Order: sequence, then C-alpha cells, then structure tokens
Amino acid sequence: MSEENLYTFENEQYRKTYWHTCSHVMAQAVKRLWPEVKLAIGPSIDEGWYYDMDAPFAFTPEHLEQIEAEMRKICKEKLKLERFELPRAEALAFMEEKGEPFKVELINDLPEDAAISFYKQGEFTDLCAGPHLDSTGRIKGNAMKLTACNAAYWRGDSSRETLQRIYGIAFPKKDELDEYLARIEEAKKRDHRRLGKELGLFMLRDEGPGFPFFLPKGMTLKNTLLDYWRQVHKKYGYVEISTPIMLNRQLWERSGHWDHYKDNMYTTVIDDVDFAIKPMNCPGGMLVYASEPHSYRDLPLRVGEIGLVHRHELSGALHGLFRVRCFNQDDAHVFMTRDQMQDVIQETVRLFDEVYSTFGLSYTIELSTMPEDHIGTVDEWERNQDILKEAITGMGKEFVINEGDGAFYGPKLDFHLADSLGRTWQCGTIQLDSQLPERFELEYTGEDGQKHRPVMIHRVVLGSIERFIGVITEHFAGAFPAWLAPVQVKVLPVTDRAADYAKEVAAKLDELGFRCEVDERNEKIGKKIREATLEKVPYMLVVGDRDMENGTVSPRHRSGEDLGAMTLDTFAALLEDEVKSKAIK
RNA sequence: GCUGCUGUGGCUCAGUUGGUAGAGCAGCUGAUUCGUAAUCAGCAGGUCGCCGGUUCAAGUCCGGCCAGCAGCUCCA
Repeated sequence: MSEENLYTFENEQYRKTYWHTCSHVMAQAVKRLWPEVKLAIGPSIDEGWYYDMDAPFAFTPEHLEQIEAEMRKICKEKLKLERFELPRAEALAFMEEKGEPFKVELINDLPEDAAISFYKQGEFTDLCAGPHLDSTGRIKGNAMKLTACNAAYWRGDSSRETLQRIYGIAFPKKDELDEYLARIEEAKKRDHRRLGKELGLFMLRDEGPGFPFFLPKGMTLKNTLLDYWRQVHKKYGYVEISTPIMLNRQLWERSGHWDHYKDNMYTTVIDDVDFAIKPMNCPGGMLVYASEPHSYRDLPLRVGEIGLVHRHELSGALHGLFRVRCFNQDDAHVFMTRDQMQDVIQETVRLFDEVYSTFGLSYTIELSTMPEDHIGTVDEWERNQDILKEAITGMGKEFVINEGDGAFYGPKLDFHLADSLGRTWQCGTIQLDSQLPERFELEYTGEDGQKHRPVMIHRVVLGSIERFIGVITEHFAGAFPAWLAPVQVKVLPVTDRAADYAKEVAAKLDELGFRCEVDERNEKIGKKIREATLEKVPYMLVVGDRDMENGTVSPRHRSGEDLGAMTLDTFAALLEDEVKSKAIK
C-alpha cells in the first residue's frame, strides 16, 4: 500500500484514529461549555465514535448543536495532540486533581506495570492509549455531526451509574456525511415495523406488549416460509414433532431451566402444581426421545419442531418482531453418537447455507464459549468447543469468539444476519449439548449391545420465525420474491367492462396455485397500478378491452417493467418458473 | 429494568403564550368507465394513551401509571 493510502478513510486504522480524535475534540468542547461534566470513556466504533459522560443535566439536541459549534472552533484552532506518560501515582493525582472520578477508576484498574499515557490538545488532556491525529486541524469541521445522545451504563454494568453517551460521525468531506445521513434515512424506510404496518403483515397492541399478532398477509408469508422449511428439512432427513407449551416444574428442574432461566419464564399453578410455559423446546424433545428405546442404527436422529416459546424479556428490550416475548423457534434436536458430532455439525451448516442463500442473506459466525452460569465440567466444555471449532474451520469458514456467551448447557455457533441499519441479529444457532442427555438419562443401544449415552445438538436456522420475517422484510424492503409474496398477482381491470374477465383470469391463476387478488374498484388504471406497486405485489395484470378481444393479459412487474400483452398460459408459465426457482427479483 | 424522548380519528401529521379539536390518505355515498404510479364532489369518523392534580377554563401546565421510540443491560 502506498504511503498516501494510509491517510484515507479506506484505511480502517486511519478512519478509527480520525474518529477517536473526534471523540477527544468532543470531550474538550463539552468541558469548555460545562466544566462540571465528568468524562468516562470515548472510543471509536464501527461507524463514528461516542463518549460517555456524567452530566448534572440531560443533553438535548440543542446542547448537541452547541457542542458541534464548539468542536468546529477547536478544529479551526489546529491544536497539536501531544502524547506523554506519567507514573501511576502521578497519573492518579493528575486525574484526581481534575476531578475525574471515572478516569481515576480506570487508572486504578490498569495493570501495575502498564505505561499510563495521556494525550494533550490545548487546555484539554485525556487519559488515552491512542493513537491520534497530530492536530485537531486535520478534522473537517463541517463534515461532522453528533447523531444521538442516549444512556449507557458505566462499564456496561447495569448495577452502576447511568451515563449519557453522545454519538458522533465524521468524514473527510461534507458530501460523504450527507451521503451517510441519507443512507440512514433510507434504511429507516425499510424498518420492518413500518413496513409490517404498511403491508398489513403483523401488529402489536398495548394489550399484549411483545406478543405479536399476525394479519392475513403476514400469516400467508409465515406459512409459506414454514412450507419451505419443512421441504428443506425433509430433504435433510428430519422428522417433525410438536410438544406441549406448558409442562410441570419438575421437568424444568430436571432440565436445569428452573435454576438457570426461571426469571425469564412465565409460570402458573394448576391443581396446586407449579407449571411453566416453555421458554425452549428441548425438555419436551427429551421426553419424546426417552419415550422409546433407540438403536445406534437410528442415529443421528433428527427431530424438528416449530415450537411456540414464551420468554419474559425486559420491557426495554422489546423491538418489533426482532425482540418479542413469544415466538416460534424452528427448533430441532439431533441425537447422535460422539463419533458423529463432526459430521452432524457440518451437515447442519450446509443446511444453513442452503437456507440463507435462498434468501440472498449473508452471515457471520460467532463461537460462544462457557458462561459463568453453566452446568457440566470445564473439561467437557472445552472438548465440545474444540469440536465446534474443528467442524467450522474444516469447512473453510471463519468465526469470531464470543467469550462466555454460550447457553448454560453448552457452547454454540451463532449465525448473525444483518438488518437494514447494519445491526446484526442472531438467527441461526447450533448448540452442542452433552448435559441434557445426561440429566434425562438418554440412551441408545450400541453395536456392542451395551447402553450408551448419546450427545445432541439444539439448532435453529431461522431462529425465531418472527425475527426472521422481520429480517427478510428489511432485507427485501418489503418487496418479497414472488415465491414468498403474500399476494403474487393483482389483476387490474381497466374499466368495469373487464371486471368479469379479470375475475376469470384470477380464478384460473388461483386454480394453478398462485396467490391472486382482483382490484375491482371503480378507479383509474393509474391509481390501481400505483397502489399495487406500493403494496409491492410482484405482478400486476392489466386487463382491458384489447385483452378481452385477444384473450391476453398485460403483465407489469412492480419494478415498473411492462412485459407487454401475452396469453395467460404464457404468464402463468413465467411465474411458475420464478416461484419454483425462488428467484429474487 | 435503566436514561432520555414521544403518545391527537384506521394511517400520516397540524394544533400559536391554557379558552372545550383541524388536514391529507383510507372508509361510505354519488358522479365518472378513463390502458400502465393518485378523477371529482359530498358524508361520516376523535371522552386528544389512562388516572389524578393545578385553574373560572387543559390536547396544551404538574404528578403517577401504561405503551412506543433511541440507546444501555439482556437475548432467538
């Protein structure tokens, strides 16, 4: 790479350095305006930076504008950033004197032998490891914006102080900032909560916060998705079961959920016995497995379940279909011998690949390791973590480690899909579990005639059907591929004269298995087209006098493309191809 | 759950320094029958999230609760 390129935004390191310096400029501006504000931490992030602070008042958008103005001044002042180090005692004294309790705490937590570095720009000095730009003059003042102010816990700990976090973004040129802001605006238009309402997919009501209602169109989408899911799983050798939504406390104690997950479970009492509504499907699946003897010849045994689970999530965590309190998991448990683990995991990843690519979705994989609250031995955990690692690297795939984020019963591979704003949502997961088979004393008879304990994976591809619908709604901006679209064809008669013909056309398409509607309203064709387009129906069939005379239909794609007059058979064949191939267009 | 903000007819929003509510779209009725992104007219629709307080008077001010939004924490 040439030297020049090191100083462009293409270079991630430079970009982050730039934003990190912005965060210092922001902190300096805040301290100039309100010296009483206490500073916590201010790193660069994937898009921009933030700084956490403790202020005796709440920052408003007006405050942010004031800060921005002061930041521009600081940029114009072209202050040099100078690094220096202090011995621990002096560093502490320095920050104590400045009245920065958070900085003092940070220094106290640094390792004994750590070099404690500071960056100074004009009158402002911050504890910081760096690196930084050499001057505040490098920052383009008019291509910088403070985007939000929100709450954040000091050190990410919900039992500690709530600080105010100010977010900012900056670019080398004003155009790029405008482009970035326009992209954010555009992404908001894809928000599944907005589209879900506009397209009549689902709704949420005060009467059931976090409990979504599916409307007719959303239900069609959901059912189509499940039809596809069943088809794929059949191909991969799965059988399907359904287990009860509510089971007694004893079962949840046995599975470990009562001890480890009770706060998230809805419970009730029936005939003086405690019951819990299932937050997960596994215990029911265990009972099904244990209900009959198994041979090694049956393994791996792949058992799927579209299971409705309920979890009491914190009210503040709810978010459209992305985070709800009741949802359907496309769950499955695969029971196997130890020797089969590698193969089963890889086969599962192949299934995931097939499903995600059908939707044109990309993903990143995280390996989540042993959490503090866990069951099973450290040894067992490490062994299982290694198996997951080997399986995934054996397929030439990359992953990042998510330390301590495993399920309480085992490590897992998490598949994260991105939404329209670049936030990622965990959808698929493969969880390796040798604990539950133990707790439920699952067995199979081996080749040797002896009883053995199987191991199992818990896995979901779509994750939550609800969340997945949210993700694809944003991914497709509501314009679902023809195979998924709740309404695939809308027949639009030009005048009342063509209404009967339109109904005939629709009836034929319906008979062929397509989802079809007729817009019989006494409106002009332009309006019908406009509204069908806004509804994102893949195909509109315009039918008028000419079509009646010639026995044709005139299809128009929602993209605006006019396909010209053709026979209904021709159109039906086209659509059938598109649906069968699950084409994305 | 925490911090901040928001809550007006089905939807999107307007309502000035407190004086008992408006628009567009959707809906209904009528006219219009018009070939590729909005035809015209009329009608109807709201205890301004809920509860309480201040006031002669509250959608507008204050308090509590509920829900939503942004983020944090948590998570599929």
